[in-house]
This record gives sequence, C-alpha cells and structure tokens, in this order.
Amino acid sequence: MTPPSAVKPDISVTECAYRRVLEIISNKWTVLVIFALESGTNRYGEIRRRIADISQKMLTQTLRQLERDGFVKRNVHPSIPPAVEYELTPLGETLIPHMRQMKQWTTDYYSQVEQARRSYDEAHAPGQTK
Amino acid sequence: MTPPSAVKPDISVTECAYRRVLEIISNKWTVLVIFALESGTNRYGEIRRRIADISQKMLTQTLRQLERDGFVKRNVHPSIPPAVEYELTPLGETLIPHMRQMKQWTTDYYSQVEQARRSYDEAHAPGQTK
DNA sequence: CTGTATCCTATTCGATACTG
DNA sequence: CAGTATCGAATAGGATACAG
Repeated sequence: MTPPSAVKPDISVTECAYRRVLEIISNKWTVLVIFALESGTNRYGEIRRRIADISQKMLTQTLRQLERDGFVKRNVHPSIPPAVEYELTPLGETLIPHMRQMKQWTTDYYSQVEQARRSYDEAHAPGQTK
Repeated sequence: MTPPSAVKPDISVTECAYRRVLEIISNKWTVLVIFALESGTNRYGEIRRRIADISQKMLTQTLRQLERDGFVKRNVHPSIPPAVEYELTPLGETLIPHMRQMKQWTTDYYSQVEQARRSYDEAHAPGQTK
C-alpha cells in the first residue's frame, strides 16, 4: 500500500521501549545514584555523602524508583538506629558498562563540546559593541 | 589531614564534566533527535515526521542546542521556500555507538524492568481489597 | 539514621498564533 | 518550509520541618 521508499520508520512508534528507557535516565540524579552504587553496597548516608548536593527528598525518591524498576535492592537492618543498605541487582549491574563508557566519552570528548559552545556563543554574540 | 580511607571520592565534585554531559542528554528529545540523524542528512520536516509527537518548538530548540554543543551541523539552502538540512558532525557521530548500545540494552533487558515494576506495584499495592 | 510530608520555586514542555 | 513568540499547564526539584 504505502510507497516503498516513502518514509523511514517512525522513531516514536517503533522505538517505544527505548523511549521508556530514556525516560528512566532522563532526570537529574538517576545515573549518578547508580554510579554511586557501582562499587558495592552502600548505606543511605554514604550515598548521600558521595553525591554531595543531592537533597534527602531526591535521593529517597530516586532510590525508590530504582528499586521499583529492579535496578537496586534495598536491605533494611532493623536495628536502632535503623541501617539501610542499597546495592545494585544483576539487572542494575548491566547498566554499569554503559555508564562507564559514557564517562569515558566525557573524558575523551567533552572539551570539544566546550570549544563548540565558545565558538557558537561568539558567533551568535548578542550586542558585540555593548 | 583527612583520614586515609575515610570516604570514597565525591561524585559531584570529581565527575563534574560527566554531570554536565548527563545534563545534555537529560531531557525528553535530545537523544531521539540525534538518533533520527544517524542515518544521514535530514531536512527539518523529515526529522519532524520521524519523531511524530515532537512539537515545532521542541524540535527547533533541541536542534539549536545540539548545534551549539557541536553535535549537529545546520545547512541552509537559501531557496524559496527555504530548505534546511541537518547532519551529525564527527563529534556527534561519536555518540551513536553509545546510543545503539543503549538501544540494544533495551531490547535485551527492558522486559525485566516491566516485570520488576509489576512485582513492586503488586507488593506495594494501595488498597488491595478495594 | 532513614526516612515522610508539605510547601514553594524553577524549569520544561506543549499549544497556539504569527512570520519571512 | 522552517522557523519565532507568547502563554499557560504540568512537572521536577529544593528547603524545611517533623517522625519512627
């Protein structure tokens, strides 16, 4: 029916699952929290110290989402005061290689981004004479 | 001064560039637009059709940011009506492998995320009897 | 120590209308 | 065709106070 070489596949339809995955990581803290757990089990307070500027609300919220998505396991030790440990699940571990690669990309290429921004901003400078 | 094995390195400080990179891709459309350009040069309208539910505003805004960051090259053909083509730069191309890998991850593991969510939501069901 | 609850702000995004 | 401008809704996120 449709012409043979008319249009390429629609990303928004065919890659629906991919988009849902992008939604998972498209926020300020998720990737950083996963990264904070790559070295093993961590207590709530330890994670918080590692990510210095995360608020209590966002850390808890991010950990809950990661738990719900099956990336993180939450272990409560019912002591007083309570101790709660978080660790990556096997599923969560599968994300680590990708994050390491993106980190490596940053090391290799981020300076080019900074350079590109400087060039762009200079070329599109607002007042110039001002 | 500080105790030797006191704390692990602070992510928010030491991985500052990494965080800036995460900020680049932490939005609804950036990755999808890059992906739409992986197959080569595309005109504005073509990209828009490939990502069916993106608004004009967000497509333009995303393309401008990608251009500023050096990932995308914008080529204007001053005809009437105007034709504008977008293509990835060499720097932009370096992102494609990572995105393909994340797409492969989606294929391999996203069903586990869905399963984890079902389990979690069932275990934390609100009313149950309701 | 590990959260929850509330309020408030800032940002993101979409819809709509308009332009060269 | 490829934008720009404006407005408003929705969401994300931060500060603070409080609790088991």
